[in-house]
Order: sequence, then structure tokens, then C-alpha cells
Amino acid sequence: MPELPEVETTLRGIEPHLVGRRIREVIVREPRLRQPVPASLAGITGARIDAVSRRAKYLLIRLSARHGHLLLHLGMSGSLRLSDPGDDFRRHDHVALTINSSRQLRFHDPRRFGLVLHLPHGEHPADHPLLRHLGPEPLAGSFTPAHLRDACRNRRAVIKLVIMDSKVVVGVGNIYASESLFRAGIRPGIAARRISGPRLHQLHQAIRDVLGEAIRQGGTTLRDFLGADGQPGYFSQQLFVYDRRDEPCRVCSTPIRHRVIGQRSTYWCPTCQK
DNA sequence: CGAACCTCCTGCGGGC
DNA sequence: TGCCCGCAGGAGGTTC
Repeated sequence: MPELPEVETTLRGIEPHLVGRRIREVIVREPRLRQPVPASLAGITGARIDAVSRRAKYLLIRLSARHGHLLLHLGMSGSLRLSDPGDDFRRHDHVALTINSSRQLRFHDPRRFGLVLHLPHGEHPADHPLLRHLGPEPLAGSFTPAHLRDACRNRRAVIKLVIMDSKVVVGVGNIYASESLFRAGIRPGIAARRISGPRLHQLHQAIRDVLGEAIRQGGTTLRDFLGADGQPGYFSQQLFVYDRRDEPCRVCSTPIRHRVIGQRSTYWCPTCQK
């Protein structure tokens, strides 16, 4: 479900309610996620939350001295919501952190592809195996047109797979890959090395524009994404191609094409994209 | 090394 | 109405 804009929306929703507060209680209702929820999670009871941040699609919660960090990933179907501790748990509410008598952060994930990990004190998050090899943040200055050109040089893979490769740039998931390529006028199935420098420059800008705009709109709600406050994202109203198979292109009315690339549904306009 | 494919899991919508 | 099938926004792992 969540791509980078949805994770960023979640971060912005939970951060003001968490920073500076203490974790009063840790509840693990279902430890069987992509990796087991570690038993050491119980030990963070009483820790203060010093900061909440995002790296790629991971959320990082920095705890007070000696308590280390929490590393969360929402997988395909995960979400974080702030609830009243008195509210009934929903099915698939796997982990809950009670903040005070009126606030509890709940990790909800029907498919259980998500993660709740505890990094002990002294382990730098950036050195964690899941984060160590990640490429630049798409909205940071380190993601440059030259970086994208280098990543595509001599690369035989199709461009859609290259921009979804987290070693090249993080946070471009299946929705925004199709959308970015549409805005850049590039077909998703073209070999990366066949795309000219100027067109890759356009793609670089399109990735930043699409992700930035999606964050401003609170993410994309297709079926079920809700922010931490329960509100849907509005970017789906600006999707040009994703999930629009056979529907008319919003620019030229040509029916949108669909094909599976890298085991994932892929959409493009055969007229607007070459 | 890269590329192709597989895997984890539940829910939902469409077709019959 | 109810059942079955295919598909779903991620990403690490395996195999060649």
C-alpha cells in the first residue's frame, strides 16, 4: 500500500503526538511479521521518544538514552494510527504503544509484510543491513540528474525497474514509477541505457515533482490508505495512468495500456510516451 | 555482478 | 447469494 508519500504522510501525522513523550506500555498482539517482533521491544517501556524520522519507506523512532531505536516498515498493507487506548483493537492491530491515557500508536497490517524492529543502543540505524545499501532520497540534493544518468549508463534493465531499484533511488514504488514515466514521456519498458541524457533529466525532475506533489496531497488513497488521523490522501485524483487500464489518457484520450513488468502492473499512454 | 522469478499474507472485487 | 480466482501500493532472497 504505502509508497514514500504515504510513509511521509504517516510520519507527519504521528510525529507531533509522539516527540517528547514517553512510552508507557508496549503491547504485542501478533509478533509474526516479515521478521518476528523482537522480545526486546518490551524493554522500551518508559523510554522517551526523542525524534521520529523517515529513511526511504522506513520510519525511525529515536528513543532516549540506552533505549536505541525502533525501525518500522509498513510493507504492502501496513498503517499506523493514533487511537484512544480504550478503543477496541481491530483485527490485524499487531503492535500498540501506549503514550498516555488518551493516545496509543497502533501498527495495523493485514498482510503482515511489515516490520517492527528494535535496534539496541549503540547500533547506528544507517548501518543496519536494511538501510545500509539504500540509494539517495529522491527529494534530497544528493539525488541529481547526473546520478540517474550514471545509474542508467550501460544498464540493460528496463527503466521502470531501474527507478524502482532502491540502490538507485529510494521510495519510488509501483504507482509513482508509472506516474513519473508518464510525466517524463518515457515508456516503462525501454532499456535504461537507450534513454538520452536530456530525457533522463526530465525523468529526474518528474520523479521529484510527482513525489513532492503526492506528499502535499497527503498521499494516494486507492483502496484503503488512510493517514494517521484517519483521513484519505487525495493524490489519486491526479493519477494520469496508474490503475487506468483502457481508460482515456487525460492528455490525449488514447486508451491507457497495461502490462506486467517485473511482476508488477504497469501503465502507460502509447501516444504521450515514447 | 545482473536479471528473472519466488516468497511471505489477507482482503477484496469481479465473474460465473 | 455464494464461491473461486486473480490481483493488490514491498522488497528481500534464491537461482542461474
